[in-house]
Amino acid sequence: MASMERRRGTVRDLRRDNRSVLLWALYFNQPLSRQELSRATGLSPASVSNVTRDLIGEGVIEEAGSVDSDGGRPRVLLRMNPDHGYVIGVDVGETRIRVELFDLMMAVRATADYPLNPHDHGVGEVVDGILTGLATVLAGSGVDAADVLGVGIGVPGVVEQGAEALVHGQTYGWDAVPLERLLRAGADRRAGTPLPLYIDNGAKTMGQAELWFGAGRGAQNAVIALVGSGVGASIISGGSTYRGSTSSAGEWGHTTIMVGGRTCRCGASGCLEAYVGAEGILDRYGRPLPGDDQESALAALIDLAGREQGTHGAEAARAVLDDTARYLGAGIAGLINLLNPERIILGGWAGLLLGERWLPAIREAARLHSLRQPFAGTSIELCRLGPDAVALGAATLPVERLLNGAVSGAAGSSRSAG
Amino acid sequence: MASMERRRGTVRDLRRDNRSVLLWALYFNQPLSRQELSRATGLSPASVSNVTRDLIGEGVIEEAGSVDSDGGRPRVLLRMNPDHGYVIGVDVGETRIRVELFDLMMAVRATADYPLNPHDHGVGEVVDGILTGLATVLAGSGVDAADVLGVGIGVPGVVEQGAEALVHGQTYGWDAVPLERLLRAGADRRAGTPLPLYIDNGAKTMGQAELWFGAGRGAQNAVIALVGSGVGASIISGGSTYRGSTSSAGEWGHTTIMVGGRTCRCGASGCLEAYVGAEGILDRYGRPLPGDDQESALAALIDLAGREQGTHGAEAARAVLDDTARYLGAGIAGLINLLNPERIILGGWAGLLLGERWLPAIREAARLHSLRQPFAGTSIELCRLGPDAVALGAATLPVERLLNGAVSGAAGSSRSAG
DNA sequence: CGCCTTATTTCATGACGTGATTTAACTTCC
DNA sequence: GGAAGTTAAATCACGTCATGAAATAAGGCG
Repeated sequence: MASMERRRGTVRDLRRDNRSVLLWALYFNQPLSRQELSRATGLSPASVSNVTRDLIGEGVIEEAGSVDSDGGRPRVLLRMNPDHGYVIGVDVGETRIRVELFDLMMAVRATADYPLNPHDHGVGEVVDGILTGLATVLAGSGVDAADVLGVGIGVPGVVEQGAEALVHGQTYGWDAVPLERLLRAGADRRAGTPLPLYIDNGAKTMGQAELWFGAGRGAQNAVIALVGSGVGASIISGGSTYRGSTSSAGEWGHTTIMVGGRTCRCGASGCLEAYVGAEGILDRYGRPLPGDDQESALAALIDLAGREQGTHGAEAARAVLDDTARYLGAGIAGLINLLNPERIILGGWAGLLLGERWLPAIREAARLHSLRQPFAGTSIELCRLGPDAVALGAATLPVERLLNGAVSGAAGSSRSAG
Repeated sequence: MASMERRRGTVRDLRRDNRSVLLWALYFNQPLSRQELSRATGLSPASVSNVTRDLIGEGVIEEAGSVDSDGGRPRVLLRMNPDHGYVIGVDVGETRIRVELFDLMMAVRATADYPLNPHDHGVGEVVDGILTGLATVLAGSGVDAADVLGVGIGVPGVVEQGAEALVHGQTYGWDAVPLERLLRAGADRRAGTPLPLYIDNGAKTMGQAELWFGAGRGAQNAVIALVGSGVGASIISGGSTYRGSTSSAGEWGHTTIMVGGRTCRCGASGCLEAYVGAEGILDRYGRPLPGDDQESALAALIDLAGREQGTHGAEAARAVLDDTARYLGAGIAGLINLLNPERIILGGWAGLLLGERWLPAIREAARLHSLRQPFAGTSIELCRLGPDAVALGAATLPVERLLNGAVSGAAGSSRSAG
């Protein structure tokens, strides 16, 4: 349900395209006057006038008061109509499902959370959690389901787009799960959902969130590198997410960085993930650490590395983390050499923990392992969005569709002609 | 001079785009009747009629006799007019410069070769060689310079596109060489050229040749992996060459596959190139081999590995080459995981030598180091074009421009209206 | 209150793609 | 050999579009 290339060739498609560039310009730079839109899009003022008249008529955008006036007629500002429709983002994480309902400008209207057993990613449980979450956020926000443009779902693992989305989670036992069909069919006594679904890999949706609202704003070519328990990436090419031929692109964690090295949970040896994934880091340290989960254990390790010389384990912790920075830098260098991005954005909970103090070391390692010219053109930064970015990014998927010219969604918007 | 994005927004741009899709369809499937073109492009028969009338008037395409007829009016076949213009491809290699002049359908009309001192890539020598070559192929083919659409030049090293192309050859001492400006200015007593220039990395031009005419035909997402003395790649995304933000994308050889491993000529350690580049292979074998150059030495090594057990050095040769296949497979697996291409095409002289007998081993290593789902959707094959592919691919650059709708080039083509 | 300045809309024009309709160019059958 | 049949291509009339020019709107300034 996510893709559906439209024809480009008739004079009508042209209008749709122009509508689309205008909407994108407005979405990311609002509010804007018609005149500014004309400059931003390259469209003539006359065309901007025509297109905006339509869009206002459909309720997609609205006027937002006039401003300024150095002698002439004041500019009338335009902005998206945040209530033209709503979108829902779902983050299927390793420990919980999070569902959030946003308006068009991504202001949160309602949220819902469901814990998951981290050792048993039961498909039924996930489907049930999502469906329950959808009902909850709709009820909690008072939004009519008919006004929901779509539901974006970020899942761990590879998502194979096709007639219906299939989810492959090689590292935790999901094999070609027809999540879309299951959500349509419903679980137990809970009915399936008729809402448009957009299922994608969680790293990709998170990357899109950073691209739209975080450290990636405005980038044409970038890579969002995510380090958590697993390691993944979202490749941005030409300003949008690159998916490859079966939409599994971005599986960066299983790049071989040490032939014949540590065994990875994917079964191969020497994967980047086996060295810089949280589990790999903790395992390389090898001694007990306080904390129940990986997150607190890694935090403890980092804390330990910051202690003064002589503290038991501090040296070893430093060595492990220094090595981690080297491995990660080498991995990032590979991305720089191969993809020549203008920006590398490091994120994921482990990546952020690590980046706080090791970012310079990571940058230096990346420099050493990359070619001068591409490295010089790349900045390496940290993600700027919090842990809700996966759901946020997932929710941008239906918004993207709207901006690209979907004939205004399920929303019951008034339409006037002439 | 190579890039110049054109506006898309007016009804005229629409025509240019439709012209373009029609030309692409015809170029790769000619001859085609108008009716078939309509099906291939999705344009209405009426539009095909209109567009082809223009194109025939401009001399870009021509009718090529009617064929068939099971009862009705016979289809009139259309094809490119191979003489509507000519293109020149230049291959600046490590040991020679090769210049070739083609017609629009890439039939060779003239060639010229100039040896280079492999240990001294003097810029002046290269500029002089190219300019001499241009004059030679023009004279040799009898083609008027005014009918040349452009000159594509494939160079080793990173090409930075900008106001004028700069060439960076980190591994052999070219640092931001303004090749374009030098070719305009001329060398010694040879005048500069006024022809449109398209300078690009040789691996990319070779990749484009394979994409258009070799093992990559029809691929939307592919990687052409080139292994010679150096190791590079050409990334195909959405059916065309991916260049990244400063057009250096595809530098695959300096991906780290063994942190802390062998030192590479780029200065870093553990690069793929240090293991699977010809020099790396020979060095890892470490014993003397017959042959004056790397090419014959590698051939000798491969031959040795094929000898029966007990032959002096055969075991060691096999071990080195088996390892090479493993390294290369791991590197290819990284491409598969990260980019999810539908095809990996292995080429370069060393890659082809190796691929002849080790392709199954390389495939197996790639399988072991990649994730199931993306690996299953990727085929790994060998390049199909010969050593002239760099020049051929370079020459496709101006053709690409023509197909994309450049208003018929420098060619003095007749134009008729009505 | 009239003039100036700037933003937006309206208008007339020229292009374009397309479905329907003609015309063109063969084959086949009587 | 001529009429009917069949398929390909061209033409036509129409609706849509973007646009420059001109008109209109909306405020400031003297």
